[in-house]
Amino acid sequence: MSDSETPADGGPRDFIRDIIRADLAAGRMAAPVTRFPPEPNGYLHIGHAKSICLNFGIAREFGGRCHLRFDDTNPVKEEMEYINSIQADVRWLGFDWGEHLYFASDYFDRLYEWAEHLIHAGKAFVCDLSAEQMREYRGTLTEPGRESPHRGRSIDENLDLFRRMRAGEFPDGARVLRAKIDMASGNINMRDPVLYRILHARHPRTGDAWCIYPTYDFTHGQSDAIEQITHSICTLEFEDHRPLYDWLIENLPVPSTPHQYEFARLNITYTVLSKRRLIQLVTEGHVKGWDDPRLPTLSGYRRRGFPPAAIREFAARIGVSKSNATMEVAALEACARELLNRTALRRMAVLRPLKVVIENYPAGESETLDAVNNPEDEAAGVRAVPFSRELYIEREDFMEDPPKKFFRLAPGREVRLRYAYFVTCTEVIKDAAGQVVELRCTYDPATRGGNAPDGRKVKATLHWVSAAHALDAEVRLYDHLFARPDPGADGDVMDDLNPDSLEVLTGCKLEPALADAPKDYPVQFERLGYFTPDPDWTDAAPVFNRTATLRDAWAKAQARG
RNA sequence: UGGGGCGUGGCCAAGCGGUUAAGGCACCGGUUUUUGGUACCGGCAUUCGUAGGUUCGAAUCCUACCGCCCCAGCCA
Repeated sequence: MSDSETPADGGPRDFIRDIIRADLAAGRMAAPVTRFPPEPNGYLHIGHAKSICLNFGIAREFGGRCHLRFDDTNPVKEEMEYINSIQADVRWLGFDWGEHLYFASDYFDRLYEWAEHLIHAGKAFVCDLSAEQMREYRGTLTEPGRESPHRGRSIDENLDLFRRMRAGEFPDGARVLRAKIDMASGNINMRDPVLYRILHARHPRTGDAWCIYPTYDFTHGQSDAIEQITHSICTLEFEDHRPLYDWLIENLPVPSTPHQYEFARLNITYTVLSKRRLIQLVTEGHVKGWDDPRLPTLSGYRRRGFPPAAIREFAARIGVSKSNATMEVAALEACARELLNRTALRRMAVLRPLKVVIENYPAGESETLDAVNNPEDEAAGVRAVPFSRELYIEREDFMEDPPKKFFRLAPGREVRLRYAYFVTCTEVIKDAAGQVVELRCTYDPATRGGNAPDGRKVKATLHWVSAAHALDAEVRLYDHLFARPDPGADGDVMDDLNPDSLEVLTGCKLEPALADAPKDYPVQFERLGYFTPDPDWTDAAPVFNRTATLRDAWAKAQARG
């Protein structure tokens, strides 16, 4: 390794990793220390996954470490349920914080001391202005603010008032502690920002120990300093806060000097990624819960059958930059398909069954045929699939009057039943309403396994399930939760909900090998897509979720017309 | 009208004064194929928001302009 090289030279490149390489080369630290700092007020979503992969990824690549730190400074919004789900989701994603699990609330004592330190230094004061008054005094984006009438209080008076705030002598909102910086700053965050507010609320971890709580700004940088974080990576909207972050680090006797860097948050088409919106979708019942497979939450992706490695791969592909970016969902789905193609066992399932009777196959008899479990992985082996006189095929694999490009079954046409036989449609049976209810076919016994000894070819191979051996199942098909790529772009986001985002199919026919599929194992239903068992599964009623469809050239051609 | 950012193909994104302007997704062909899947091959920016300037040479440097995003919570 030459001296211009640093660890992880072969790894991902982005402007943050470049900064770390430069810092390492300059000897500013031995190894980077990062942190993922969620507020426990909701479930983690794929936007968080981008940050998790960045922070934990950097630690892994450069031989540093990454802390999991809960930013729990607002007890009115935070809950234990979220603290637990967040840890489970980070682990599921594949990352480990080791011993480094922290809570900003663990630092409340030190934060309080630092607040008094600022008061002693004449750099903070207790302000009695109401929230509305403070808004007036703050000025606007283009006009400077005015100084609070309480800004000139003596150090002793400030100390006394602040201690009484802590002692619970005042009601919520009566007073706040503010930094004394610059009411004329163009950066509104520097106009004497609030450091502490009175909140008589029970905290999920500290209980009733406190009735004043530090704000995000007064907590984050100092927590970073306490934990010796070297690179505090956050999203773009905090860029404006960096001067305040630095001001606090400079004016407090903190044990280290962390620096903040900002990157663009993730956006995805047909998706909404704001906590506020996700909470609304859940609480208003537009989805079934935080783990609804239509949600971009990590628990939603898990239930839908997305492998965590697919999400990591997605994070790696999208990169890290400072430009506002909206990824197409297709890119995420491509990551899932790529991984699942290599790993998912192939099975046959008929979602919308059409009965087929093989007229020249003996009634009451059956046989077993070998089917490959995964053509991408020979070690996955083969399984036995039963075949008999009565079968089901997919309704859309038959057309009575097919257009020229339709290769599947039609009257008089021969196709292959995968791993079984060539069959020819001899008769179409309809009900009184004219609906096709059954097909009569003949099979060629010489084509057993799917090849014709005389070398003749067929243009299509269909999946099928033997009627007598089939398992009935429920299959849930998911589509984008929102009907337009940019939900809410003109109007209420909720108006853009896709009414067809969930389609529940019952009476689906599965090949018997699916009965003992491990409950969390992804499978590919041949020619249809990737599916995974849902927790609602019971032995009496198997339930599968569709993770992703297969690419479908035929569907694409049809859509094109 | 203040402050902070960002503008490279449909969507991301490399590029850091001299390369034919990486790569992925998407799209369009074609080959293989017992999944209209996969894999493989090929195509897809004479141009980097615009206009000037510096330079032998600019996506990269300078100037001006244009467009987009964020900030006026005692949320994070």
